[in-house]
Amino acid sequence: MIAKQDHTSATLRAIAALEIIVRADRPVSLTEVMSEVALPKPTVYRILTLLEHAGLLSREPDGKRYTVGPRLARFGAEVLMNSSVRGSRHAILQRLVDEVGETCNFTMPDGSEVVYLDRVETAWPLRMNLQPGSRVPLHCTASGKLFLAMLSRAQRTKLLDHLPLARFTGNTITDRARLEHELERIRRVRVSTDNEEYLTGLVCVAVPVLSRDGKPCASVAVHAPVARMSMDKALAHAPALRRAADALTQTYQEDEPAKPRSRKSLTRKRRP
Amino acid sequence: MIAKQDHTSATLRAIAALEIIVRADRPVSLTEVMSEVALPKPTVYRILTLLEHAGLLSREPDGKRYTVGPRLARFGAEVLMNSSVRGSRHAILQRLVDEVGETCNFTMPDGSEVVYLDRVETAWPLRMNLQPGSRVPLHCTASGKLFLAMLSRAQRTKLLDHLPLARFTGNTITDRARLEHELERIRRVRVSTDNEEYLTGLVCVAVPVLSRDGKPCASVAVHAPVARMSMDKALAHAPALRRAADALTQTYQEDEPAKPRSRKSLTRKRRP
DNA sequence: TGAAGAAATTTCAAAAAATGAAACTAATTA
DNA sequence: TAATTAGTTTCATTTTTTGAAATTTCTTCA
Repeated sequence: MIAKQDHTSATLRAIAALEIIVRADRPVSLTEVMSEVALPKPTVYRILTLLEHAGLLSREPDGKRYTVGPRLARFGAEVLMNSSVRGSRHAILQRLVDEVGETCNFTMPDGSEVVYLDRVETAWPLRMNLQPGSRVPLHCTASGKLFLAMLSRAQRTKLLDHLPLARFTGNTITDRARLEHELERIRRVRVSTDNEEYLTGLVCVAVPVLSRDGKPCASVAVHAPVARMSMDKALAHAPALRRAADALTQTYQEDEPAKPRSRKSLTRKRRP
Repeated sequence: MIAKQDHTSATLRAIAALEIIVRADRPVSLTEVMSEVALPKPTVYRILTLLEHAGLLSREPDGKRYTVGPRLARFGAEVLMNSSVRGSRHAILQRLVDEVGETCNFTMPDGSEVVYLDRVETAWPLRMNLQPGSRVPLHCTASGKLFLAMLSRAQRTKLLDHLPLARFTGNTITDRARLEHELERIRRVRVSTDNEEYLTGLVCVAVPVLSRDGKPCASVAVHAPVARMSMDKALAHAPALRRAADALTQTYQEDEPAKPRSRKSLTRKRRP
């Protein structure tokens, strides 16, 4: 997975280590990173210590495993908000907006919130100021509920256990059981909705964007005042949203083609 | 603009350059990066060339300017996709802030400093410059003193022997004996305070977060201007802090259900 | 509990890489 | 076209980085 050329400079070795840690779906130990980058232990140790001290990595409280640190988390969000990264996806969003005639946006989960990465507005007079970079709650937005629905049961439970289900409107789902029920529905239908749950008078429909390997990682959504777009009308846009989502999937870089010959496989068998 | 500590190694210099480019809302020239990182031109040139060659940066087709490359874009997305653990911790902090109504943060000791892992601010117009990832001293902050207090006598002595007890405000404890006495008190009460010892006008109360096996490993703290929150009022939040601390303990990885034979891999299978 | 084993950390001399002054070239501007 | 600025290369020097081995710390299991 890590090509030889990545090992040519200290800097690229460090970045390779970051990539490994970021790709892991759990905190990683020194030894694990070591076997992935195929470098001597002291070398990896120093790289990780350096990155930790720089705030890019953090250690889990067990004092051993490494995870994304605050500075890296911030950096990641900044990368996605960068105009040139937005650029590659902006056209797709623009085309979607042309088609459905309402404001659309592209979001990702970040921490316990949803972050707007891009949005294209219609010419309609709109008073919402959700600029790229702004954040909204998970439990009362179409994309937020979508992300919650797509999480594994364990992760979802962990998150919901501590998520304050604050009320924003009369429609906000503040009851845990009801929310779980709603998420179940969303998971089944693969379309998420926000029926004036965050802002009164605003409805929203979101569908998942899958990465190349099929994992849901982002969402495209359309939203508009109910006065202009009933929920039914909004739902009718789902196919268009899905087409855009598929197009967005294509913007995710393909895996490197070169497969190193005999490195211990990184893939994990799915847990039952 | 970029702190000196970022300039201590080639790797961190490169990452500082990446941060600059990512934060710019347009492609950046060599000269611009150069003036931001305050390094000689050839050095910056080589850093950028290296990163470009690694696919992390790209150059504008026409000009010489650098922008986010495909590998970096992918990396950014992976960072955000990794956010599930961070998410539940952030949610806990968010809920705590909702309850106590003041800025709270989550810290860990790192060497002879305290590092901010996460923080949730109140809507109050208090603008403190403590981003997640920043560091503060041990001897004059609530969490710092907490960590010192929880250390074994031997470790504490070793650390204190080398810790310059710099004065930050009139209340900073700069006398070793007095500090030891204060730590003794903290150890007894299991609540640490900062009574304007680091920043004038700012009080802070911290409680320990225990790991699964009961060892103190992190801290949650609330802080606010004295004008808004007296020390007594701050101390009244201790029970809420403790509840949050307990919840944080739950986010730590459960002891692995010992699986000694097969090596655990880090990433999910890409194409089943 | 304690001993064996594994993982993490430190040490240190050798090797490699990064550095920056200066020179050079390409592009831009006056 | 000259003057100016930005980008690139060279090269001797300095500074990191490196990794084998030793040491310490943590885990596991008898």
